[in-house]
Amino acid sequence: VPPVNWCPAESTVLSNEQSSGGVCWRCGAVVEKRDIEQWFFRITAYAEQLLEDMRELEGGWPERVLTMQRNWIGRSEGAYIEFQVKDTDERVRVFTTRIDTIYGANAVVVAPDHPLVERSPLKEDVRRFAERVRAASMQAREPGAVEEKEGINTGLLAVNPFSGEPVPVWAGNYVLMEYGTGAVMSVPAHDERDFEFAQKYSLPIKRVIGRVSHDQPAIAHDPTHPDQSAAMDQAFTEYGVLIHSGDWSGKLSQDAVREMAEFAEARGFGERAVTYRLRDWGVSRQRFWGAPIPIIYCDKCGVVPVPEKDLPVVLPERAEFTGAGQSPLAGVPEFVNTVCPKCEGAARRETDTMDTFVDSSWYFFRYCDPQNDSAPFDKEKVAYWTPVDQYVGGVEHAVMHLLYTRFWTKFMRDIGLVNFDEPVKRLMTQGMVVAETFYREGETAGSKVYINPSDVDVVRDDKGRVSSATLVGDGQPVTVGPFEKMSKSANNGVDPNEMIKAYGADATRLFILFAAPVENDLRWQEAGIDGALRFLRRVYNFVHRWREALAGAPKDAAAAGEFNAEARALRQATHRTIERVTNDFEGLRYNTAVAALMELLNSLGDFKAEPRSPSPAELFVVREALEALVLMLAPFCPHVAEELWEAMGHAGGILSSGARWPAFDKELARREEVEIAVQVNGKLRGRVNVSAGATEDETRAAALSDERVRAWTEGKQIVKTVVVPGRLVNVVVKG
RNA sequence: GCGAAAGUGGCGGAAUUGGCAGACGCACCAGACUUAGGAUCUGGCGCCGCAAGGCGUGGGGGUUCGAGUCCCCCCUUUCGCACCA
Repeated sequence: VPPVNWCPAESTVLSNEQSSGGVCWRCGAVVEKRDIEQWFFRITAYAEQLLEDMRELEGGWPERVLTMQRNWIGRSEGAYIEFQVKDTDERVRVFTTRIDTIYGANAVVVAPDHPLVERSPLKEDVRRFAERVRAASMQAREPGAVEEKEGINTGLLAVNPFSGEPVPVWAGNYVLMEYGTGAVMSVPAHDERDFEFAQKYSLPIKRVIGRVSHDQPAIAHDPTHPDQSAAMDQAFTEYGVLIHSGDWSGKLSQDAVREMAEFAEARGFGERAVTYRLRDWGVSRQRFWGAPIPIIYCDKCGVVPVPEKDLPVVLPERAEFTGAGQSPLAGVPEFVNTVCPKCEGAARRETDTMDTFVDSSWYFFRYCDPQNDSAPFDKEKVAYWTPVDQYVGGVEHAVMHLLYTRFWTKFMRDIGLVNFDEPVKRLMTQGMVVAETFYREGETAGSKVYINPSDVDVVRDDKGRVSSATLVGDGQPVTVGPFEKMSKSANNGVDPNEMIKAYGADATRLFILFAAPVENDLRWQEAGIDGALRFLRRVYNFVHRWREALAGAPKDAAAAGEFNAEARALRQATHRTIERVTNDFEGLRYNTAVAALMELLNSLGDFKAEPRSPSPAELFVVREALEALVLMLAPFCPHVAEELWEAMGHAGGILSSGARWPAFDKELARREEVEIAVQVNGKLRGRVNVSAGATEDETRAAALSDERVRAWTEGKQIVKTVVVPGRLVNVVVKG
């Protein structure tokens, strides 16, 4: 059992994913290693599928998240190679992705806790070394810190199966027991770590890969070539051509990697293999809130799973919270003491609970059938609702929740609970609202106490940068920290109630959605809300200015009589806006949806008719526009929309009055006339209006007869004209 | 170091995916109405220029009638991973 991650601040074990970067995902404390026996889920059995199935997610998931998962799973293709250990019957197995470099191996380096160490003639020394390395690795280390390489010669010799050469076996602190086989072949000429190690201990460095030179294909066979013989000052890690490699010399790395592995396989001293960086998911937590791990320990029968009929194991109502870092359930005898399901003798329950991410891996399946008390859920119900079409969450879960739930779904598929591979078809990683942080001058990262922005007087220059910040009251200078997500711990949150009091919930929400695309972080700045509020006020005033007149508006277009050009233009704007907003909603582009609504209001504002003496046609188009506007506003600003909907003479609320999302008429959404940009040699020289249905020839003729364009083409030879119907004309002239 | 994404006005951001760069909004400027304006309305607002016009989407090159968008090189920023053999 490998050492597990331990958060000293929360006194619990964490998974690898939850201690990514060496810090606790919740509290940021630097994580230590501990030896504690824990329960794991074998997510590694799904490593290949998790990688494979990402193809289904391509396009629907942000590339960033897929990349993070790919890196996290860390597939690497290579080979296991066995080195015979001299004077023993042992073989030491190494994993390598660069078998093509094996003739350059100067040593086999094993992890300090590798079992082979027991065979070392110097095993006492090696043990002491291993103890030291272990103690160092258990310590909390600053994230990203790399320890200096250290090693000790075990006195054993291993035989390179390709060259027959004996090489020393070393134990090194940079070889990890948990990855691959816990042993590597050291090829300093072609691996940076091995190079560093060899330099420190003055081990021989032998170059066996040459740079491929297209001019000199024979370079490989010329050991006197400067590129090959020069003393190396760093490792050459690229693929190249094999040299000093016996019969393999002259081969290209990419071929040798495959062929040498096949050779080793045929000779029985190796095999091709794939390894993963992904480790099993440690799910035991020393917390109270979590699903108890359904395991019973019996002195006679050993470890016994709780039988299905007794599931779920329910948390006791009460537990002591000592803060001492024990599993709280261990202090609840009524919970701990039970009978063995096998022999019915006295037995004890597991007192750790499961990681919260176990629950979040499938909560949305349970949501489909939340009352079910005989099964996790009804398969039919889940089949109806899932997989999830659109999921919204933060990137911070890229290699936690979003990886676990994919694994969980595959497992549920394998036991027949669902019939698909992936739980989430489309993923949107939404941004966060971030704000500046403030703390007292002179405080350092570790000790600083954040000050709430409302307690700081900030003076900004005309570019919005903070030019001075002082504490309200005593005027003490305050240091401005970076933008961080609004949170309690950064103390940079904005009180929603204050916002609602000042601007109303509708305007606040409208502003947040309008200010940036959902996936962007939003730097909080209150100034922008004014715009949202102004917009809502204008809509409100517009509706109320027209409400009485609209009571007499014709019910349908046929009864409205003749539409003049102005009225037709407004209808066009209305239908075009419905089209845009509808599409934007589908694509979660709320910022442009709001912009489109603002544009529609601007069109209404430009509409010449006055509510004093409107024609039936004018009344019709204004009502059409206003109703569409209010209905489309409803998801953003429900309170205002409801109010206005009623003001326009609809009894009851929007939903109860049977209103629906407005439909657009493609015909009406189309412009009658379009403005065509006219370029001469790619430069904009004029604009002409043509009817929307104008042919290419008509458009070209209109463009060429434009006065300004003529000034630019006069006396020149027109080489060709490019016409993009409905958009532009480019006249290419010469001379 | 490796990997990914992104660089557009003073700011947040648009641009139907190769076709009028800067929609919409904030800020700013001018004017109107006002006892008043941190209200409202009208107009202006990329840069240089009196203008004509020129320049302009991080920098440099390329493809194209046409490039923010495609290709190559470079720079910068953000994020992720980091002894993974």
